[in-house]
Amino acid sequence: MPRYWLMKSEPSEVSIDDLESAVGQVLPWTGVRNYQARNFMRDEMRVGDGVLFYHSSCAEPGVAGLARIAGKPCADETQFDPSSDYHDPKATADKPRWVQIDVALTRKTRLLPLREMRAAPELATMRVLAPGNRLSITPVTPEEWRAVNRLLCR
DNA sequence: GCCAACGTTGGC
DNA sequence: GCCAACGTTGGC
Repeated sequence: MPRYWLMKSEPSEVSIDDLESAVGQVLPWTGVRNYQARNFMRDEMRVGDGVLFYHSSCAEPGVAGLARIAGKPCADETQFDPSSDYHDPKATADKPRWVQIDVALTRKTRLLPLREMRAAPELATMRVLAPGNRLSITPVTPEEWRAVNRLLCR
Protein backbone atom coordinates (compact mmCIF):
# COMPACT_ATOMS: atom_id res chain seq x y z
CA MET A 1 0.00 0.00 0.00
CA PRO A 2 1.92 3.01 -1.24
CA ARG A 3 1.88 6.13 0.86
CA TYR A 4 3.87 8.26 -1.54
CA TRP A 5 3.36 9.30 -5.11
CA LEU A 6 5.03 11.17 -7.91
CA MET A 7 2.65 13.33 -9.92
CA LYS A 8 3.66 14.91 -13.21
CA SER A 9 2.45 18.28 -14.33
CA GLU A 10 3.47 20.43 -17.23
CA PRO A 11 4.49 23.73 -15.63
CA SER A 12 2.97 25.59 -18.56
CA GLU A 13 -0.36 24.20 -17.35
CA VAL A 14 0.05 23.91 -13.59
CA SER A 15 3.41 24.65 -11.96
CA ILE A 16 4.60 24.49 -8.37
CA ASP A 17 4.25 28.29 -8.32
CA ASP A 18 0.60 27.97 -9.33
CA LEU A 19 0.07 25.60 -6.41
CA GLU A 20 1.91 27.97 -4.08
CA SER A 21 -0.26 30.90 -5.07
CA ALA A 22 -3.56 28.98 -5.14
CA VAL A 23 -6.21 29.72 -2.55
CA GLY A 24 -5.26 27.67 0.50
CA GLN A 25 -2.34 26.35 -1.56
CA VAL A 26 -4.64 23.57 -2.75
CA LEU A 27 -5.54 22.62 -6.32
CA PRO A 28 -7.73 19.89 -7.76
CA TRP A 29 -5.64 17.51 -9.84
CA THR A 30 -7.69 17.39 -13.03
CA GLY A 31 -7.06 16.17 -16.54
CA VAL A 32 -5.77 12.67 -15.84
CA ARG A 33 -6.89 10.59 -18.82
CA ASN A 34 -5.11 7.33 -18.26
CA TYR A 35 -6.86 4.47 -16.52
CA GLN A 36 -3.91 3.29 -14.49
CA ALA A 37 -3.25 6.76 -13.15
CA ARG A 38 -6.97 7.24 -12.49
CA ASN A 39 -7.12 4.02 -10.54
CA PHE A 40 -4.28 5.16 -8.32
CA MET A 41 -6.26 8.31 -7.50
CA ARG A 42 -9.57 6.53 -7.16
CA ASP A 43 -8.52 3.44 -5.26
CA GLU A 44 -5.26 3.97 -3.48
CA MET A 45 -4.67 7.58 -2.53
CA ARG A 46 -5.46 8.63 1.01
CA VAL A 47 -5.51 12.02 2.69
CA GLY A 48 -2.02 12.79 3.90
CA ASP A 49 -0.15 10.72 1.31
CA GLY A 50 3.08 12.41 0.25
CA VAL A 51 3.43 13.75 -3.29
CA LEU A 52 6.51 14.59 -5.31
CA PHE A 53 5.38 17.42 -7.58
CA TYR A 54 7.21 16.82 -10.85
CA HIS A 55 7.57 19.21 -13.77
CA SER A 56 7.44 17.44 -17.13
CA SER A 57 7.63 18.43 -20.79
CA CYS A 58 9.66 21.54 -20.05
CA ALA A 59 13.18 22.91 -20.20
CA GLU A 60 14.11 21.57 -16.78
CA PRO A 61 12.17 18.43 -15.95
CA GLY A 62 12.40 17.27 -12.33
CA VAL A 63 10.90 17.40 -8.85
CA ALA A 64 9.90 20.96 -8.03
CA GLY A 65 8.29 20.57 -4.64
CA LEU A 66 6.60 18.45 -2.01
CA ALA A 67 2.85 18.20 -1.63
CA ARG A 68 0.25 15.95 -0.08
CA ILE A 69 -3.12 14.47 -0.87
CA ALA A 70 -5.72 16.72 0.74
CA GLY A 71 -9.09 15.24 -0.13
CA LYS A 72 -11.06 12.34 -1.48
CA PRO A 73 -11.37 11.53 -5.16
CA CYS A 74 -14.45 12.85 -6.94
CA ALA A 75 -15.59 13.27 -10.53
CA ASP A 76 -13.20 15.38 -12.61
CA GLU A 77 -15.30 18.37 -13.60
CA THR A 78 -13.37 19.00 -16.82
CA GLN A 79 -14.66 15.76 -18.41
CA PHE A 80 -18.15 17.31 -18.67
CA ASP A 81 -17.00 20.64 -20.07
CA PRO A 82 -17.21 20.78 -23.89
CA SER A 83 -14.88 23.77 -23.93
CA SER A 84 -12.16 21.96 -22.00
CA ASP A 85 -9.21 20.21 -23.60
CA TYR A 86 -10.05 17.37 -21.26
CA HIS A 87 -13.67 17.05 -22.31
CA ASP A 88 -14.75 13.42 -22.64
CA PRO A 89 -17.94 13.07 -24.67
CA LYS A 90 -18.42 9.55 -23.39
CA ALA A 91 -18.54 10.65 -19.76
CA THR A 92 -21.87 11.50 -18.18
CA ALA A 93 -22.83 12.80 -14.76
CA ASP A 94 -24.34 9.39 -14.06
CA LYS A 95 -21.28 7.55 -15.29
CA PRO A 96 -18.23 9.73 -14.82
CA ARG A 97 -15.06 8.21 -16.14
CA TRP A 98 -12.36 10.36 -14.64
CA VAL A 99 -11.59 11.54 -11.14
CA GLN A 100 -9.76 14.44 -9.58
CA ILE A 101 -8.27 14.79 -6.13
CA ASP A 102 -7.15 17.78 -4.08
CA VAL A 103 -3.40 18.28 -3.74
CA ALA A 104 -1.96 20.68 -1.17
CA LEU A 105 1.47 22.27 -1.16
CA THR A 106 3.81 21.15 1.57
CA ARG A 107 6.76 23.19 0.37
CA LYS A 108 8.42 24.34 -2.77
CA THR A 109 11.93 22.93 -3.02
CA ARG A 110 14.93 23.48 -5.19
CA LEU A 111 14.49 21.82 -8.54
CA LEU A 112 15.82 18.29 -8.43
CA PRO A 113 16.57 17.74 -12.09
CA LEU A 114 15.71 14.51 -13.83
CA ARG A 115 19.39 14.32 -14.76
CA GLU A 116 20.37 14.26 -11.08
CA MET A 117 17.67 11.71 -10.29
CA ARG A 118 19.00 9.38 -12.98
CA ALA A 119 22.50 9.75 -11.58
CA ALA A 120 21.44 8.78 -8.05
CA PRO A 121 21.89 5.02 -7.46
CA GLU A 122 19.34 5.05 -4.62
CA LEU A 123 16.68 6.25 -7.06
CA ALA A 124 17.41 3.61 -9.68
CA THR A 125 14.25 1.71 -8.77
CA MET A 126 11.92 4.68 -9.19
CA ARG A 127 9.15 3.85 -11.56
CA VAL A 128 9.16 7.27 -13.15
CA LEU A 129 12.73 6.59 -14.26
CA ALA A 130 11.95 3.23 -15.83
CA PRO A 131 12.64 3.20 -19.56
CA GLY A 132 9.60 4.12 -21.57
CA ASN A 133 7.57 5.17 -18.57
CA ARG A 134 4.79 7.57 -19.45
CA LEU A 135 2.48 7.25 -16.49
CA SER A 136 1.66 10.65 -15.06
CA ILE A 137 1.18 9.22 -11.56
CA THR A 138 3.53 6.61 -10.14
CA PRO A 139 3.90 5.09 -6.67
CA VAL A 140 7.01 6.00 -4.70
CA THR A 141 8.42 3.73 -1.99
CA PRO A 142 9.25 5.11 1.48
CA GLU A 143 12.93 4.48 0.71
CA GLU A 144 12.70 6.45 -2.53
CA TRP A 145 10.80 9.21 -0.75
CA ARG A 146 13.52 9.51 1.87
CA ALA A 147 16.25 9.43 -0.76
CA VAL A 148 14.59 12.22 -2.75
CA ASN A 149 14.25 14.28 0.42
CA ARG A 150 17.93 13.80 1.18
CA LEU A 151 18.88 14.89 -2.33
CA LEU A 152 16.65 17.95 -2.02
CA CYS A 153 18.63 19.06 1.02
CA ARG A 154 21.89 19.17 -0.88
C1' DG B 1 11.04 19.00 -34.22
C1' DC B 2 12.29 14.15 -33.65
C1' DC B 3 11.18 9.77 -32.35
C1' DA B 4 10.72 5.72 -29.23
C1' DA B 5 7.54 3.78 -26.24
C1' DC B 6 3.26 3.06 -24.93
C1' DG B 7 -2.06 3.21 -24.55
C1' DT B 8 -6.34 3.26 -27.02
C1' DT B 9 -9.37 2.40 -30.79
C1' DG B 10 -11.93 -0.15 -33.90
C1' DG B 11 -12.38 -3.43 -37.80
C1' DC B 12 -12.48 -8.10 -38.34
C1' DG C 1 -10.19 -11.35 -28.60
C1' DC C 2 -6.57 -10.04 -31.88
C1' DC C 3 -3.75 -6.65 -33.62
C1' DA C 4 -2.61 -2.82 -36.85
C1' DA C 5 -3.15 1.92 -37.02
C1' DC C 6 -3.16 5.87 -34.73
C1' DG C 7 -2.52 9.38 -31.08
C1' DT C 8 0.03 10.89 -27.06
C1' DT C 9 3.87 11.47 -23.96
C1' DG C 10 7.97 13.48 -22.88
C1' DG C 11 13.04 13.64 -22.97
C1' DC C 12 16.32 15.24 -25.92
